[in-house]
Amino acid sequence: MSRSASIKDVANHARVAVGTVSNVLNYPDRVSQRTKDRVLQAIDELGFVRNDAARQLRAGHSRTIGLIVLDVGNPFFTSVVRAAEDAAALQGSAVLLGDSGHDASRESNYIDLFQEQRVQGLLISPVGDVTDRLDLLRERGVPTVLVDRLADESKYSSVSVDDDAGGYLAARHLLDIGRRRLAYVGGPTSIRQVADRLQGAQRAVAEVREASLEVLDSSGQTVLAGRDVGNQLVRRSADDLPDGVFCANDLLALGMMQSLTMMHRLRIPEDIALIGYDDIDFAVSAVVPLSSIRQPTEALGRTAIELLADEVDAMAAVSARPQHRAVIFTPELVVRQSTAG
Amino acid sequence: MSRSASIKDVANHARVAVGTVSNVLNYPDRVSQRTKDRVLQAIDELGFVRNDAARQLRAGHSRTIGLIVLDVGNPFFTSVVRAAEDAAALQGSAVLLGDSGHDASRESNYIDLFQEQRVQGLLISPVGDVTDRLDLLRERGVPTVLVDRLADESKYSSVSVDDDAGGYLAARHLLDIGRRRLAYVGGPTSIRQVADRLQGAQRAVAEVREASLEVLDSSGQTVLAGRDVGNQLVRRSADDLPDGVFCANDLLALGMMQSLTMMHRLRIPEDIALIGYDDIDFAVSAVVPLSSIRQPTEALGRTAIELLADEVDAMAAVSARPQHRAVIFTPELVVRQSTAG
DNA sequence: TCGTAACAATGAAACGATTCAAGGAATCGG
DNA sequence: CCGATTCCTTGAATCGTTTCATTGTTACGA
Repeated sequence: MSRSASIKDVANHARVAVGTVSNVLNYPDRVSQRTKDRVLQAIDELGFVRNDAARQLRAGHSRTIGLIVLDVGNPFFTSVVRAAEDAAALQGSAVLLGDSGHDASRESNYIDLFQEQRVQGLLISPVGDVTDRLDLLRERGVPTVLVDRLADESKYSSVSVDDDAGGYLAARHLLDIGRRRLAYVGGPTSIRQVADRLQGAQRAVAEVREASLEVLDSSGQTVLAGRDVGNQLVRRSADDLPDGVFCANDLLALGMMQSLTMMHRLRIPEDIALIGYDDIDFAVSAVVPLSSIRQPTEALGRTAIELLADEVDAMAAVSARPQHRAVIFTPELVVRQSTAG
Repeated sequence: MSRSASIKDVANHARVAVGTVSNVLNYPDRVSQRTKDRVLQAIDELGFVRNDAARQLRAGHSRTIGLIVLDVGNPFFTSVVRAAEDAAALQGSAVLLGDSGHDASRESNYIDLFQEQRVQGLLISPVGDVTDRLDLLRERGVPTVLVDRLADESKYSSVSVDDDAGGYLAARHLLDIGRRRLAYVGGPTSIRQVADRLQGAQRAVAEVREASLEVLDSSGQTVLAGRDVGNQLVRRSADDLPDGVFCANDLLALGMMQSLTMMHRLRIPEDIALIGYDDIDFAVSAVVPLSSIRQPTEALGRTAIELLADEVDAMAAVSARPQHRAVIFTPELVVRQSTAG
């Protein structure tokens, strides 16, 4: 186990100055072919690998970007993370990933850690109220982009998805295939996403005469909660039933599908058309493939990185006041058998 | 946007030497209460945050551990990652996460990156043949622990789960509840996991007279593949059917469950008892809650970190030859309604 | 042949934290 | 009151890289 080689060792071995080795690494054009070859050979022979800590120390900042998400287990975030990593790699940065798990203290720990690492910038889906900390970070030259949360453009850049539009899209689709007695199934409306999607659905329903929207409260956003609501529906008399149901997420929709089809009293989509939200992997392989609303997670992750890069540039340019942008994406309708015909 | 404060700034502000500030940070006991207070106040007033790059540079190594997994989207790995992060945090290290996505070149990029970062050690679920690179890393003082792969103990430490035992557990359970005509559903046996689980199942069946095991090949490991196999089963005559089915993973089992229950010809568990593997979140909320084999992902992640810590210590102690250990975990049976009675 | 570019290579200084030998101050026993 | 001991504090040296002013070399036109 030998101490790993430094740039100095390489310089000695190749019989050049350390500055030359550095130039080979960073500005190959400044070095003659002959010297470059010698240096590269020395690097190879010694198995030299740059020490990033030293590089950072000199540069004053790292080539990494901090990303804090609410839950890496959630496919929505996994997909955002992947896109962000790819986009960052393209511009030569790496992503440090932190999972706050909806816990404000873990979130805070990650912010500390990232600050010690002198990350170039921070992408975050905040749990707690972190605006004070983010303001401080910005003062220190570390810009932030909020992810999956709409921000006041005068303060931060952000990327988010328009849940109201998504709700509209889902309800509009049910109306388009001829359904008029709609129902919205969603957990507590205190959750912003749930409320926004409902609002969009109401907007769509208001556009069509003789269409109605019933709101069914669910105890949560899980398969089991969906099954509960479904079991209540099944007990109703036929003329009291909705003919189109929009669930606030796919888990709810899948639970509901289970209770409706299990009893074999109601057929999907003939008796009740069903649409969910999120387009999780299981949607396509449900008993009846589930229509859903897909969120552009790749674009979300990619754009977050791009906005951050803009902010980094803006901070570097002493002149300009940083200009923030709030990018709002529009979700997309995915039609499958559960709303066919 | 002010340059962030250094330890020197803090020292000036508190009217002490830089060494003293460092001591406050690292060896608080060496410093008198009075001085400590002054320094802490200065730190607070200036909003000083340690520059980790400088610390690393001096220390020669970082306080981070590299972790490369095959797919962060896979719940198995997400869970391992979370456990590893928690365990690392306990010992004061942070985890850098890389997702190779089963791609050898991405894997290689992450190894490069982690090497530049001078990680303390590396946890990896390898895609390609990386033994050469790992050997090189070890020579440089960076130990590796293989994750979810059994390693030759003379070369590496590793943590893995005994798939043979898991297969045995599943089949044994079906036999215990009185089933005798078993079937194993699994994709190509070229996948080690699939083959090992089958082998374990065969071992259990061999222990019981008049018990038989039929192997049904599936086209993959997905819900759809499971449904296909299920549809073939449904067409069989009653006396030609298995009464207990073990699927190589939960997705297959869920697909099979769909096709069996959809037709309403066969009841689970009365006609066919069904058990999967992995215990994914959806298992518990299936139409008929699915029995499964759970892998101790938390223990896997935690132990990987512990083994790595051992290796790090061993490398630091110049004397001893590092001792590798291959820890093999035993999976656990989770009984639910799909194999009740 | 000389002067001037253009191009290459050099090596000291700087980044910010930690370490450690050395010095200073306070305390205690005799 | 002295010497020994303990306890604090100091600040220069160090880690490995990048930067940049300086020096050295070559080539070219006049």
